[in-house]
Amino acid sequence: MKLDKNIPIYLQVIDDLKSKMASGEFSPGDKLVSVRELSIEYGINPNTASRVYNELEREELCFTRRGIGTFLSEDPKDFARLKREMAEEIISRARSDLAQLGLSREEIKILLEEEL
Amino acid sequence: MKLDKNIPIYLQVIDDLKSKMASGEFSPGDKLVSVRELSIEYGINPNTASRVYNELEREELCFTRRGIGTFLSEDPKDFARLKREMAEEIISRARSDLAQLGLSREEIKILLEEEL
Amino acid sequence: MKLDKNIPIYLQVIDDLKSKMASGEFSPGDKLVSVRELSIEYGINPNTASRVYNELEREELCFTRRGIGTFLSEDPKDFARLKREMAEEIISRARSDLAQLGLSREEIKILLEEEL
Amino acid sequence: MKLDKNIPIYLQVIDDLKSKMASGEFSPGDKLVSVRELSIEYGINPNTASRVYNELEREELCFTRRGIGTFLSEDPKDFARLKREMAEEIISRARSDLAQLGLSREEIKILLEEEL
DNA sequence: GTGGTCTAGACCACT
DNA sequence: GTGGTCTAGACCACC
Repeated sequence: MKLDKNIPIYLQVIDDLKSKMASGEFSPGDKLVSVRELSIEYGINPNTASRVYNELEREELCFTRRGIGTFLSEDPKDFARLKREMAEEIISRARSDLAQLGLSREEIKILLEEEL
Repeated sequence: MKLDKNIPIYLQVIDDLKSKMASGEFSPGDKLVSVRELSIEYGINPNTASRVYNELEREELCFTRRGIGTFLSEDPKDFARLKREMAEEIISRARSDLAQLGLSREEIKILLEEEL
Repeated sequence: MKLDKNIPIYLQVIDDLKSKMASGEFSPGDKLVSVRELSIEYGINPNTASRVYNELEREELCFTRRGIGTFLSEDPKDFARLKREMAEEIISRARSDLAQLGLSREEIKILLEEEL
Repeated sequence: MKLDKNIPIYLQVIDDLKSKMASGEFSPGDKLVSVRELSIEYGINPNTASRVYNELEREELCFTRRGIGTFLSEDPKDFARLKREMAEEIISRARSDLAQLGLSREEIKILLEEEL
């Protein structure tokens, strides 16, 4: 068993921004705060903040216009896709955790359907 | 948003042992490894290892016999209770995460059905 | 016959604090001295002092606010419960000691009722 | 508050022997084990064992016949007195402890009645 | 051998 | 400043 696997800060911030997209707190086309502002908001290094936007861009969830700023994808489908992916991961994780408890596939199925 | 959240080692080890109890890897009445062995197994200090067993004992999941060793509860009900509690926590967490994504019950239901 | 029986320091300090709660020297909601001060007051290690507060918290006789301090329970019922428990233990111990002297249950009953 | 007041071994042994006298386990005139045997029985130093008998003799609870051994007082009154004294001390201690808790006579009375 | 207690001293997160 | 955690190493009582 591994102790303490520290999740990298940039991944944590990415996850936070994704949550805001999926939950509707952010909308397609929204302008994101500058890298500098982001670094201050989260109390992280500007390089780390920059990495956050780079990563999001790689996933086609945002794009950058030199000299203007960073903007969220303008396509609502990207938001829908993200939401769906995150939901699937939550469910998948719950299923896996329950399986590790020794619950059968059938038990897990029933439990999730009743409780979620 | 809060970053990181370093989970104390002793809680991580506790969780690991609990998983082994819930999943059936451990059985009621099993003798646990000695405090010193546990500390070596997980690469932690004997004091920390001792704390692990103390906390488990506080939750009535194990008991100790001075000079002999530490043993898991002999009552299967304690195991059943643990399993139930852990399952509930998994469900609770998933439900909370999904709610934060803004998914309706209907959407969740559909997702679950699709995954089958 | 067993000799001595070294009572752990942390239990002795706990007992001292409990006495102060039960006797009214402490009041519900009172702020307790810091872990470090307690360690100095009793000439014990900060870790041991910390254990004292932890145990008291486990018994719901106090609670802690991170970065602020440790406070006695704000519910007078907890104090009343403690007082009652301590009184019962005193009586129980006296009864047991008298029984060991060879006094009958009836003799003990009369003696306690007349003398206490 | 004082920590850890270690009760001297010889006092503990004396108390043990007195208990046996008061409870009837020992009878007036009984021959006590030799100093050497006593030291072995309790795992203590022969000098300490000797001190035990000296102290008991000082309280006129036993006497020594050179070359023969140590014997308990032959007068039942001494036993009765001891029993009374020990009972009184138990009562006195309980009363003092209860007083320190701030219990009124009325509260004590109620407690005693409840325990029956 | 076992667990229980204690000290010394360090680092952390939170206010 | 607060309490929480962790390590290192010691001594004890029990079996």
